[in-house]
Amino acid sequence: MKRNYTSEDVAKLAGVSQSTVSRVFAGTTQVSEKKKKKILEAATKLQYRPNAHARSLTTRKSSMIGIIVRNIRNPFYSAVLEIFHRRLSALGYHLIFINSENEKIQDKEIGQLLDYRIQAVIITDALIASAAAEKLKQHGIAVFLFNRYTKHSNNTAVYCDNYLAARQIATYLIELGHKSFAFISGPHDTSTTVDRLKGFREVLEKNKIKDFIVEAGHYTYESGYKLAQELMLRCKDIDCIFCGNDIIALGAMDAIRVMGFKIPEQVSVVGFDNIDMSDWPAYSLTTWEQPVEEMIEWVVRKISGHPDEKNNKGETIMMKGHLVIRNSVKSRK
Amino acid sequence: MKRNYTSEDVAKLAGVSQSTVSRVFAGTTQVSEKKKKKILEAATKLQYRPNAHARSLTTRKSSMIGIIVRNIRNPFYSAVLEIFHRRLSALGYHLIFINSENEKIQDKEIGQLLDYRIQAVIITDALIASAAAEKLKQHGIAVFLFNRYTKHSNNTAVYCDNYLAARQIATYLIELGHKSFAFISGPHDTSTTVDRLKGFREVLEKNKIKDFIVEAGHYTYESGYKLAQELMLRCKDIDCIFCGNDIIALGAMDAIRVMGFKIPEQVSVVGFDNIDMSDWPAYSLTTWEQPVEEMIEWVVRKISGHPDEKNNKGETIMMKGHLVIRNSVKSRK
DNA sequence: ATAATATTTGAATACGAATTCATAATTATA
DNA sequence: TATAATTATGAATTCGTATTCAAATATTAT
Repeated sequence: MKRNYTSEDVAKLAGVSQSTVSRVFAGTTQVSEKKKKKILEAATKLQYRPNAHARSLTTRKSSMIGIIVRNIRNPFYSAVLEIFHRRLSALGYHLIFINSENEKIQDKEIGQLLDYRIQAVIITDALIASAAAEKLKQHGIAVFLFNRYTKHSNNTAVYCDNYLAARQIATYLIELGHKSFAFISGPHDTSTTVDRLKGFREVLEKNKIKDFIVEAGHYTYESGYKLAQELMLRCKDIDCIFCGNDIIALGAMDAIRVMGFKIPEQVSVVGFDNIDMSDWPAYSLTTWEQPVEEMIEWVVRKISGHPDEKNNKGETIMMKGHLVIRNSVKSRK
Repeated sequence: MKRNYTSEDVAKLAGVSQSTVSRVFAGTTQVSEKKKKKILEAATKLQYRPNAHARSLTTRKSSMIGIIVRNIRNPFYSAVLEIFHRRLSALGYHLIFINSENEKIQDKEIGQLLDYRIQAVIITDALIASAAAEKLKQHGIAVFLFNRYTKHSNNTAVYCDNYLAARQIATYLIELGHKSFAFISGPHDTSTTVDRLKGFREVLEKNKIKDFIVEAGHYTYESGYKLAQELMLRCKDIDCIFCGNDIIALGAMDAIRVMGFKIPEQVSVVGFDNIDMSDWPAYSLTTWEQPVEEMIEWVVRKISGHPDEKNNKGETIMMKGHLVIRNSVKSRK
């Protein structure tokens, strides 16, 4: 392989010392214009690029950021990944991507992230959050929980106010005259599910509505499809379903339609996330939009502003979002 | 920050030399069982993990692999990324993710990939392929084009036989008695588009069919929607549309239905890729399935088998795939 | 038991850039 | 113009692991 040139080579060609070359590329100290120009010329000629490993070795940090995504096949997270990449790469960071489906791989990979002395890790996976966060923080890596939080620990987290959102959705459905409610959720042990359920249930109870069924599954299309199917078979009088997220909702809608029910005429469906597909005419799903851009913006600012873990004191930020009304809900009055 | 322990620390605690510790973790040379055990104990006690940068610095390579995805919001590529990650992380590699929307960022980021002396780059982006591949290869980084190839150069590439696929799709549509054809494609300057168009057109010509309209756009839902809309307005006698990929097809289907046409009764639609959504009952899209798992498998084997660029001689592999028949096409006989 | 061979081990060095510290060159001040 | 205060520069060292080379130890053959 064509050997890569080093700062030493550039120094020789430019007639300066290695230190000076380093200074030009690190941009830490002033270098006279004259030498700077010579150095840059020499560097261009040799196609020199600083070795990132050597740099990270001395500086004890890298410009890498880990991003752990629960399920990249969920369009919500594809979008999140896309935005994070756009923002962070513009700032010179590199994303190490980890899709976490299976806990075993996770653990190993988190260890490997440590090996790279990465600067921060963004975690969008509820199941992995606490344990991993602890381990990473022990090693001085800043951890950001995205779209989830952990109660007991002092993690830095940004998430949407799921409780409030669920309350507003419930209120909306009640106001439109719905009588028989169902909630098809994700795993029951995640903060998102818990909060959404809590908010929804509270409003129902306050309105003395007993007719409420909860089905927990996964945040996937298949899960939504299957649970909706079972639900509609068992309880034919259901007139509205709140789904844990959009991809569940799409699955539910398809199942319901396949069974011959009309949406929204017979059953109203509400999702959560406002992924691209919920706007497709085939679904036109009423859903809750998370302020994704702002949530990401907040994380990015934290990362770039406070590179080290010292400032990672466990700030938790909650954002609101809003209801996007489309055509999957119909007034029952 | 709690300083990270080094092999030196482990050596001291275990009463051996740093070299021996290194040998245990690098796994290059034999170390006596006795010392090995002591070292591992000491390492566990200190929570020692080898510094990946130091390692990469001496070995002159890293276990990082870049993956450049054209548009991660396209579910086809989410799936591809997911599979690549599953395979490669199991082999101890790390994925640096790059979403390429905008050419400027690309160039800069490719440069940065060089800084990490990454082992290989997987490129799924047609627009970036040639230039980037050249630059990367110059620096001794193995390049793998996925789902595309470049004519003139000797790049290693794996892709689906688009030409053959398009021929079979055309044949299938003709056999079912379709008379008026349209092709809604992606950008006209990508190998995928060119090959699919060529195959499709050839079969039509062979069958003396002149009634053929081509609309080029992007590989997005929006583009499919818009072009289908225009198409149906202009040529109301179209009875089948071949779409450049599934996400275009979904957009096209929605547009067509919104305009009041029935699929497949009035218009047949065929996609390409067989993404998850094409199986959703709302679409039930007949499409061409690329042998994604095998394509990825091939790349992974190349990467893990031949770590350096010497063996990157520009092998191009074409795989077949097959038609998945669903309900978006109807016989016109 | 001894010689011959094979296996482990440690000391020293390399990898490539950043940084400290001391010196040289420049600029500002009197 | 001489001196003080800055600024730019280079030599030497450091980061943490891998590896070479030579010495030490263990193993096998005789």
